Amino acid sequence: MADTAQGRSARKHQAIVTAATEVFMAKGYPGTSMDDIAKLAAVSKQTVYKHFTDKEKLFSEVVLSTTDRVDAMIDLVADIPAEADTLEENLTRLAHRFLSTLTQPQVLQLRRLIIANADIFPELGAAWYERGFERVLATLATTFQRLADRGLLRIDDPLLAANHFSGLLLWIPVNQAMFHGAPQHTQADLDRYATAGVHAFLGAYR
Amino acid sequence: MADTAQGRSARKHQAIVTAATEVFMAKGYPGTSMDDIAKLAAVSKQTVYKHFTDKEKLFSEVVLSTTDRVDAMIDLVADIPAEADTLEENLTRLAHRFLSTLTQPQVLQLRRLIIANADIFPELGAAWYERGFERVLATLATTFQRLADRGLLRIDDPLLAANHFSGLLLWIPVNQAMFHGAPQHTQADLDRYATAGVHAFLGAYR
DNA sequence: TGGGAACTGGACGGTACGGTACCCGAACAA
DNA sequence: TTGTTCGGGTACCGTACCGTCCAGTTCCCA
Repeated sequence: MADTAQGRSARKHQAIVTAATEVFMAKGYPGTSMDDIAKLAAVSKQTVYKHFTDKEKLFSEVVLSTTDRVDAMIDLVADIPAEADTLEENLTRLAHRFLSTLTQPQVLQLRRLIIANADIFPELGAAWYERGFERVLATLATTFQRLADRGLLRIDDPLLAANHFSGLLLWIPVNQAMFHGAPQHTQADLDRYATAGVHAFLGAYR
Repeated sequence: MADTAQGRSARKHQAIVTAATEVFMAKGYPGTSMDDIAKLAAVSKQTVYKHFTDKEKLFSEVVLSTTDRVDAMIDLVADIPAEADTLEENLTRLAHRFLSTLTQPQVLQLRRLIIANADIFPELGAAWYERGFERVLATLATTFQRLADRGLLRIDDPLLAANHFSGLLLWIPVNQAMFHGAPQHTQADLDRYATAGVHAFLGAYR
């Protein structure tokens, strides 16, 4: 395990972040007590406060520590084979992965957690949005621009097109999950959203 | 005033709901104390508990009392002049009103309030979504179906098309507002989203 | 192996909140 | 005037939680 390669302090630090992530996700910011976190991390509360000055700081750390996972997402949208024949097929494949990644319960739960506390931590929500979703959108925009340069798409504003793409795909399932507290869609639903969304997108931008 | 026409009890009831709405919107469910509400309503806490058994019940009442305001929204999307020449113009006009209504700070704040507590009150979030947005979408779907019957649009699944329409328009500003805790867009932004969204929609469905 | 930093467990102060009990004063009847 | 009822406000109770303190222990590393 990587644990053994670190010092004790680093290990505790990681245990706290992991435990805090789990509890915050499950019970929300106000519903989570520092005692809960300490207990789950198998650590004394004192230690928690040694690593993080207070609850707010710990929450920020937890939220921002999730933004590095978007790199995989960025790789996903960084390129699309530029073949006219299979454009719809390639886009649909991309849409499937896009959807299945962003509709994972964990992702949606994190999203709800941040939105729920955006009034108390507005800069945190903004930071997460920038470092997370906006980076993906920007990458997707350059990919679309490249396709437009090769004459496969007709695009004025690539970033707007990227937003339209994601909106067509995600609006329905994300909305439902936000209001119901948990994902409501089946795999078949996602398939439908993917194909229909890509179809609409190509109608608009090809 | 209508107040005087009601009994004192009904007046107090209304005062409590009004005050509770304001405080819940501003400070969220956990951040709001029953004392806050009683104070703002100029009523004793005892009276609050006489009208509502507990805090949860009061919250439900407050949230569900907002769903009747969607009737105006439904009227808005219930019909579109079916003239081929001005279809884009008519849709754009609809889109403008659609956007300016649903991006009002109050509406977005309410949305955030419900999402934030959807894990504690899942049935409440679901109920609000059904009685609110889904009714609007259903109406919009029948409107689209009518346009399709007259050959102005080419639509397989009207409800999906209505979702695409709203997704194209709302995805960007709603997302931003959710994560920033307050609306971020200017009127010019909304105009852009409206025209671009309608343009994309017509590209996909005409 | 020894010294020192990091950790433990518990207790505690201060505070805020949900919900309840009790008291007070007004209105009304006799 | 006296008695009674009823609604509203204040004080209160129990609880939960954040953050701190302290005395004793464990673990890392030189």
